[in-house]
Amino acid sequence: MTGVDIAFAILAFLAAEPLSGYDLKKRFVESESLPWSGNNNQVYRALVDLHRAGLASVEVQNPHEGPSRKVYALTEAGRAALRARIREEPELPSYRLPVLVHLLAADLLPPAEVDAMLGAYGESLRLKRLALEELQRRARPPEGASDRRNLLWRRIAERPLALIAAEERWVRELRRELASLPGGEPA
Amino acid sequence: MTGVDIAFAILAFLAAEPLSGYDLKKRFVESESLPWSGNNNQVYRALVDLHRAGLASVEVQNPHEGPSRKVYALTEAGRAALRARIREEPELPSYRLPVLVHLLAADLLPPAEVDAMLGAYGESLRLKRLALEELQRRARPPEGASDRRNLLWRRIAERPLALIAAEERWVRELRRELASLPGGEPA
DNA sequence: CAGATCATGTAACTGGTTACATGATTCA
DNA sequence: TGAATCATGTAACCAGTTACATGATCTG
Repeated sequence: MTGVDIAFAILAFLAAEPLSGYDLKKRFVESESLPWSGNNNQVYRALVDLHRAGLASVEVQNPHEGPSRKVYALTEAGRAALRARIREEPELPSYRLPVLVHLLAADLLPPAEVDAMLGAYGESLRLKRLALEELQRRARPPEGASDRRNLLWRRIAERPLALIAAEERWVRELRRELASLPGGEPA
Repeated sequence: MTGVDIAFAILAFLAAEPLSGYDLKKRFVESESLPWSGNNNQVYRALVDLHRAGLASVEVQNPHEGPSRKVYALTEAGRAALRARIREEPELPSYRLPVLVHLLAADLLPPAEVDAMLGAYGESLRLKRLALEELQRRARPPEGASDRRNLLWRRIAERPLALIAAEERWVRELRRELASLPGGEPA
C-alpha cells in the first residue's frame, strides 16, 4: 500500500459514507482533482481487494429486484489503515504538461503557426475551466460536515481550477512575449 | 502516434542535435518539465521504433574501441512528422496531486497531525524547488540558438519551478486557514 | 584497484486505459 | 419502444517503472 493508489482514495471516500462501486466510479469521473478516470476495471477490482484485506465490509442491497448494489463500508481496520496513510507525508506533485513538448522544438514552425497552436490550447483551457466552474457551482459540500471538513473539500475542489487558471495566464503571457520578439507575428 | 508519447519528445530533442540513447535518457532524467523518467526500456525501444519508421537515422560510432554509441539524427520524414505534431493542439495538462487524497479524509486526524503532515510536505516541496533552481542555474541554453528558441527553452525550464512554488504557497495558505479554525492548533 | 560514468539492452511487473458484455429500471 | 441511467463485471492492451545484465573507460 505505497504510492498513490486508488484504494487509498476509495478508503477516503468511504470514510464519509458507505458507497457502491458505481457511486465511487462517479466520484472519480466527476472529480478533476483526483488522478483516476474511474474506469470499472480499477474500481471494482480495488473494492474486491479492500474487502479481502478486511478494510471494507460489503452489504448487498436489492438481491431480488432491481440491479443489485454492493454497498461497501469502512471497517475499523480500514479506518485505522486510512488514518495511518493520511499521516504519511504525501508524494510530491507531478505535472503532465504536453504543451511543453510542443514548445521544445517549436522554432521549426513559423511564429504564426505556433501562435495559432497556443491560441487553440488557451481556448481549450478556458472551456475546461468554465465546465469545471459550472461543475463546482452545482456541487454542494457534504451536508452536516464540520467547518474543517467543509474547508478541506472546498480547497480540494478548487485546486485544479486554480492550476488551470494559472496555465491560461501562462499561455497568454508566453504568446505576448513571442509576439514581441523581432519577427513575432501580429496577425 | 497520438497522445503524448516519448517518441514525440525524442523527435523534438533530435531536432536540435543528433543524440544517442544515453544522451536522451539523461535529458529526460534531468528535466522536471517532461513527464518521463527516462528509463532505458522506453528510450531505447522508442529509438528502434523511430528508426524502423524512417523518422530517424542511426550512425554507430567507435565500433571497435570504447563503448559503441548509436547516434540518432532526424531524417527529413522525421522533421516533417515533428512539425505536423507540433502544429496539433496540445493535450490539456493533468495534475497529479497526491496531497489532495490525504486531505480528502483528513478530519479523521487531530489538527496537529494534519498540520505536521502538511508541514513535512511543504518542506519537501521547498527542497525540491531548491534542487531545481540549482539545476536550472547551472544549465545554460543551447548555444547559438535564436532569441525565439532561447525564450522557449527558458519558459519550458521554469514552468515546473513556478508550479512547485505555487504549491508551496497553497500549502502555507491552507495551514494558516486550518489553524485559524476554532480548535485549530497553535503548536 | 575501486568506484563513477558511459553505454546498450532485456525481463517482469504495475497501473491505467478502452472496449466489451450483460441486464434491469426509469422516463420521455 | 427506445434512450438514458443504474449497476456489475471481464478482456486486451499500453505506457511506464524497477530491476537485471553486461561491459568498457575514466578518475582518484
